[in-house]
Parts: sequence; C-alpha cells; structure tokens
Amino acid sequence: MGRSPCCDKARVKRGPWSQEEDAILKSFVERFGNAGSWIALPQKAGLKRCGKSCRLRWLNYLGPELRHGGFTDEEDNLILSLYGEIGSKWSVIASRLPGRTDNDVKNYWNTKLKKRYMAITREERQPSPPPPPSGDGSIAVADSQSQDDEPPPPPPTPPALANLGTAVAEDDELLLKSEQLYAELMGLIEQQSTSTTGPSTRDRESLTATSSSSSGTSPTVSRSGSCSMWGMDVQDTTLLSESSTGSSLFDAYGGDDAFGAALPAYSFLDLLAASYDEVAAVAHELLYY
DNA sequence: AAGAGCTACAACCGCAGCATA
DNA sequence: CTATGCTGCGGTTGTAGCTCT
Repeated sequence: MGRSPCCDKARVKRGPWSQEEDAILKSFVERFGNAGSWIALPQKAGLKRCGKSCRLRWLNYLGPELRHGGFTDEEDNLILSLYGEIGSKWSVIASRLPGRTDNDVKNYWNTKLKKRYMAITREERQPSPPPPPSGDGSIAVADSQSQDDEPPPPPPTPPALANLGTAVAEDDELLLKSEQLYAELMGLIEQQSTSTTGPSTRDRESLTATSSSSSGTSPTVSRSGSCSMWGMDVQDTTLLSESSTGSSLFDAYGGDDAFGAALPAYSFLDLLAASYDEVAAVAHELLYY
C-alpha cells in the first residue's frame, strides 16, 4: 500500500520562490506559526505551494535566526570533526552551528568540505607527511572538545515585522494593509471567541514547535496563542464560516469549503486582497450574528 | 565575446519515525 | 493494535552565476 502524496503536484507551484511568496509566508508564519499543520498552511495563507515546500522554505531560508553566507574556519573545523565522529547527521551537526540549517551544512559539505575531508583522510592512511599548519582551517581536534563545554547559544532576537518591508520594498503596502486589517479583525474576533474553546493541545504544541525550532522564536504566535485565528479549533473556524454566509470574503473558496470544515472559508491572502470595508463587514457579522 | 566547466545553493523527493484517532 | 497524517531528515537534482579558456 503506497503512501498518498502530500499534495497534488499538478496544482501546486514549484521551483524558486518569488519575493511576494516569501513575504506572504514569512508574514503568515510570524503571526500564526504553521497554523497547526504545514500541510494546511498554504491553503490558509493563500499560497499555491506544497506544505512541505513552505516548511522547507521557512526552515532553510526565511527563519529569522538564520545566517547566510560564508562559513568561518571554526565552523569548518567543527563540521569536519563532527562528521568524523557521527557521519552525515546533518541536523545534529547543524544544531551545533547557531544560525545554520542542515541543508546549509549539507550543501557546504558536498561542495567544499567533502574534498578537504577526503584529502585529509587519504593523508592519514598514507605513511604520513606532516599535517598542514592549523591556521589554514585544517581539522583542530581541540576545537570539538572546547565546543562541548560551550553553553547553548542564546535565543535569537525575533526581528520586528517592519524589517520584512525593508527587504521587500514592493510588498510594503500590501503588508501594511494586512497589518491594519488584521489588527482590526483580530480585536473583534478575540472578543467573539473568548467564550469558545482555545487551540487544541496539538495545535499549541505544533505552534510552539514551530516557534522554537532550532531555538528560534515566532514572535506573535507563541506569546498570543489565544489570539491566533488559524490556531483555533474546528469549532472556532466553523463558527466563522457558518456565521457569515453571503459575504464576498467567505465566498472566496466557495460555500462548502473545498478544504474541509476545519478550515476557514477565506485565506490570509484573501484578506490581504480584500478592501477594508469587506473585512469590516465580516467582523461585524462575526460580532452581531 | 562566447561557450564550457565549475561552484554554490535552493528546492525536491522519498523514507522513517512519531503522534493520534 | 492498526491505519493514517504529519514532520524531520538525508540524498539528490536543478540552476544561476562565476571563472577559465
């Protein structure tokens, strides 16, 4: 019995991510974490991407704590010595390098360090010419020992959401708009939902896991779980759908939601694209009907 | 200037393991 | 106990940009 594919490959976009997609994903994850499930996230965020792809993009590229760019000699040495100890456990190796992902380390290994490692091990097997001076980045055993005593890196400081706009100037307006719309809508929904159940245990864990992966943080989600629209339980979201039939926003995905009852009837992107009046109308319906 | 080769890195794929119903 | 869904992981591929001839 084969596994069902994680998504319909014919219906999802593949290949490089655009700046706009990055901005949407980043904004969404910073607010709501993975919204309970990476698989469901693209639909909720309005992205035509596989959930797995979204997760990878966030973990390997968009995460606020990530460092990109050249590896230092110290990092080289640590990777080489750890590879010698544990082999290709890239996630373990990456966990010892703050700001680096397993994909980063793996790529770096395959393109550069592997050759160096081969050369070194070849030298060790042959009757030995003296090792090169340690200043050129060769393996320094003492390095890995000193790393053992190193305290875990401090949790990275989450970036202000405003930083996103500086990176993607053309999305400025869109994001600002979403800020305003969500601030208003969330305030109203929070009032409405205080009497309903909060996020399920699994949702909370999922959000927390996202926010703390590799000791990273997700500024809004973990702190304000009760305010997270997508973190709500099925009851909450069906409440949203049922209470607001007829709204153009809720029509966005059709009356009986193609993605199942657990999902809201409109996406993050729909809200971004909606006019202020439309969102206000939805909020009004939520409050008074 | 053009094309071949190389490098770096983003992204995809499929499997394993865990959690849950 | 089992089936299913989801996440995490490691291997691999694709491709843009750079360097060399």
